[in-house]
Amino acid sequence: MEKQTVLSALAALAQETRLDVFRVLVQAGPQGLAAGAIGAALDIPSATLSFHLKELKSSGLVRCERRGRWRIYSPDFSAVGQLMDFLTANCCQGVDSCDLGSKGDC
Amino acid sequence: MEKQTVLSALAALAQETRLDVFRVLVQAGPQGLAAGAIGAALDIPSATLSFHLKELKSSGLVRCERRGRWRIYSPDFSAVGQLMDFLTANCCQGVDSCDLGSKGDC
DNA sequence: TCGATATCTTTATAATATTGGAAATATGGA
DNA sequence: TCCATATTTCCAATATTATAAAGATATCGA
Repeated sequence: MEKQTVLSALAALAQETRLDVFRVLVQAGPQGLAAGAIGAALDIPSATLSFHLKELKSSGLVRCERRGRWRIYSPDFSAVGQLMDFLTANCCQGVDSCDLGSKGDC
Repeated sequence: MEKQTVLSALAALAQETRLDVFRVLVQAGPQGLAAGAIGAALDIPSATLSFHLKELKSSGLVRCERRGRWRIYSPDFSAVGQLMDFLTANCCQGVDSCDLGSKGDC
């Protein structure tokens, strides 16, 4: 994962409304949710929601598929994993005895 | 992990200079680095670095220990793990057959 | 096929927040 | 005291946010 991609994903999630939106999508699972359903769940004006969905989409954390008059958004779970991998890459100068807390190894 | 803590950690990492600083610390490992060493590694003015270290510290991603005239910064690896756990919590409405990409389960 | 309605996005703008870095300030050690 | 190390204060430049208003696009019924 590129550094700019990582920065973009982190920036996308580092905002309360977007973090809420992403978590609603995570809970909904791969089947996704229409924009309106997200807005209803979180009580967000449609223009505001659309702005944030665009950010999540362009960061690669969320996909969008058009279905009839709905746009269905769903999370890209693998992006979250890649994010973590980037953050802990090359840790501890390669020494394998270092303590990474809950991660266990490096 | 509280939502505000998560937001704070994400915001701390969603900035190129701070992401660079954090990664340098991750690579250095638990023994940590003095502010000056970080600044030298990344060629950052001291005032700028100090500002960003303060952000990383207050987000809980980085610890600081005073040793003589130096301040030694080190990463909190477990915080990264907790971040991930938060992002994928309660995914897919508890259905265990959902595909979480590289994470494997939910 | 035409307009009414539903769903969602784009544009524009004002309010707010973040960033980098010079200068001044603290703190520890010789 | 004087130097080395690091932080704090300040400010202008830049970026982000929320939302109203207007603009797309899709469906449906007459």
